[in-house]
Amino acid sequence: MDQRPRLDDVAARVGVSTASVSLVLRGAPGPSAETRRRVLEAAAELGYRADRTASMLARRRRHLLGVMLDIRSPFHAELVEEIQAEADRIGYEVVLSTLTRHRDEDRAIEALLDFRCEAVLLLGPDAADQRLASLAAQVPVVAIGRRVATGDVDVVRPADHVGVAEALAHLTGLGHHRIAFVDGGRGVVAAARRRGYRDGMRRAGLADQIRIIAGDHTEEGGIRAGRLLAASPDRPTAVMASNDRCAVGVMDAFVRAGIEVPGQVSVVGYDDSTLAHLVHIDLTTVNQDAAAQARHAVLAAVQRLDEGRKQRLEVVLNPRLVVRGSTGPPPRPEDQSLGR
Amino acid sequence: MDQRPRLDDVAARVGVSTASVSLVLRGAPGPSAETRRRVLEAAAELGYRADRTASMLARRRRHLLGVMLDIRSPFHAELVEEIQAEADRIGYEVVLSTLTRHRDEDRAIEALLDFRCEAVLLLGPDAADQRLASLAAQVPVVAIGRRVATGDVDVVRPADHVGVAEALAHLTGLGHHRIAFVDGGRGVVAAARRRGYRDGMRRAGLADQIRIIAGDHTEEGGIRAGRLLAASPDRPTAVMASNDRCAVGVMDAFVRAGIEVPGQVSVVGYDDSTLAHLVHIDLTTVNQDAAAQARHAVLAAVQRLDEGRKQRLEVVLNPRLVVRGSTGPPPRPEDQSLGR
DNA sequence: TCCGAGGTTTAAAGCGCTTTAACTGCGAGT
DNA sequence: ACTCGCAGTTAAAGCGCTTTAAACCTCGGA
Repeated sequence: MDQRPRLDDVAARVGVSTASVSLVLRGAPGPSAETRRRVLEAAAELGYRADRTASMLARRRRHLLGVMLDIRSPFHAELVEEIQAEADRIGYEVVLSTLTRHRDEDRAIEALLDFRCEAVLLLGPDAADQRLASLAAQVPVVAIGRRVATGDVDVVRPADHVGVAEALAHLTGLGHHRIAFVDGGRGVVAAARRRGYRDGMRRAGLADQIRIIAGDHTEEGGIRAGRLLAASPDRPTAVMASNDRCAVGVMDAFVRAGIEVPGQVSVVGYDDSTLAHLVHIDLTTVNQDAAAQARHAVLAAVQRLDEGRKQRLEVVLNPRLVVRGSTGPPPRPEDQSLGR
Repeated sequence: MDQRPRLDDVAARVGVSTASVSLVLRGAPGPSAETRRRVLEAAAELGYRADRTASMLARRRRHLLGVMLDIRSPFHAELVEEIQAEADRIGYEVVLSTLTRHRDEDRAIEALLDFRCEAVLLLGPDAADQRLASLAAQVPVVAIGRRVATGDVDVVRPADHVGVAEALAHLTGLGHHRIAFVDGGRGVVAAARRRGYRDGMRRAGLADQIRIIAGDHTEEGGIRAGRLLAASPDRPTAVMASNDRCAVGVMDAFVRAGIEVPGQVSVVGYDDSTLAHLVHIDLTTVNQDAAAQARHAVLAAVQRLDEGRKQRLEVVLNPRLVVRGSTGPPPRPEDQSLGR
């Protein structure tokens, strides 16, 4: 009674072998129409559902994709949602493994490996290229959101420099020159954006205005940076943050300090997370098209698994700037002192 | 080369049977110290890692907890983090199954069942009690965050009426009478809070002031409700929202309408999500102690699995009000018209 | 009537691990 | 000397499914 029906049970009820039942249930060719009908009927009556664990073991193929994510990230949430949808569509199962305070990337990835995923998708991994490369030697790896220089790691990432450049162009177009950047910390993704900022400023002829404030990808980090900037004597007229959460923190600090956004300072984020574009933040930010990234990533994995692709794949998607209410022209000089 | 080492490989290398290796690797009693050492050494050299799929199949026990969640919910993220930590601690593995736009509760739960989880933890499930009860007949079920009346379903939930009551007491203590409630939609959790509001108002002698505005658990829902309230001729002096995201939306709508929070309207949320207490929202809200809920839930599952508990368990945790900056005394009558 | 082709069905060998009962020495007890 | 007990070790039987090779069964053609 506490046992779920097994293949045997279905087979016995129909009076055929387990092999036939297995064939029918997976829609494999072989069994006759009549057999199919009866098996399907019996299976339905018994409420039979295959034991994935056993199937996975028996089948060489497991049709399992592992996804490493940070469950606290709204952007990852979006990606996962799309990955699930795409995987469902093509008949793959997804197993999620999240980072937590007590569970670092290595642990999270090991968990996926222990499940014998056929491929792993890593959302914004921070591991060294070297580490990813050696992982890729064991199992197909798709890194999402960052560049990976060495090894056989597939990559799906937005062109961070393009996103940052567009944002900068938007700001300079509005008349800003003193544009600071709030850093995203030591992560690889953060590094790409920082770099994009540096390059973009140089290209815009604003090399002497480059100013990078320490921060991280959380609201706290943004708040700290925002406080610093708010108190700074030569406050920038615009601030670009390494992601939305950070940008929200920056805005928070500004508003509390009595500095109006975008009246006195413009703020730009990165990610276009649901979080940011709803709250009264109304943040100008860079959209990365989670759905497209997810589709490409799943596709990359499946190409390796089902189509035997061997060469490395790198998909670079162009992000696009979404202009909202947190940016505007810089204040006229006399206005600017108001906030001090 | 592309094959991971198996138990056989380790056994062969040491010159013992696979049984011994298995025993050693799981720390089971039996093998001698000498054997242990050599096996461990060989396993390390080969980089051996057990195949969970195979172990799960072979072992009657799988030590697997399934968790159904909505990956978009920050509160669920917190719970999952704590559940992971707790499970790690006691040697259980966790498999996550998320709701998405194209994947409802039934699908998400089926996925967990297919993995043959030993027990499932459901975060804020919306399924009917009946449905949960029949699920519980197959596998131990712990519902987190809501009440379940029938069936053998364990429940870990905050005392919603207490949370709401405390919030109401806080508001009436400040002098509010016209306290509206923005509803959380059709979910079961939302229903509990709505009910808590009704009861609380009655008990406070404010039955005639009961006012429930349609909404849901997202910022959008809050914004819609907020707009309605902002435009209302008899605007309440305080608004309690069904969760933080909703509260944030309400505040957003107010602020955009030029109504100050808490100057003209006080707003209270529910969840104390990281989201809310960082952003310049600075929301007064009800904290549900995710860590405690997670611990109790895991414990409940483990008691069923390892200690043979049979009777139903219901843990009701007292939430506590966290007073922040979004609440204050109601405006004096002459001030109030200012915002109209 | 016999044979082979083709369409169905199935026996049986795994998949990689766990677990139990049985087995092996070996020193202690009688 | 002989049994007994015990620590250590292992053979072997699964776990529930997939898969392959072989068996089986018409049925038409020679």
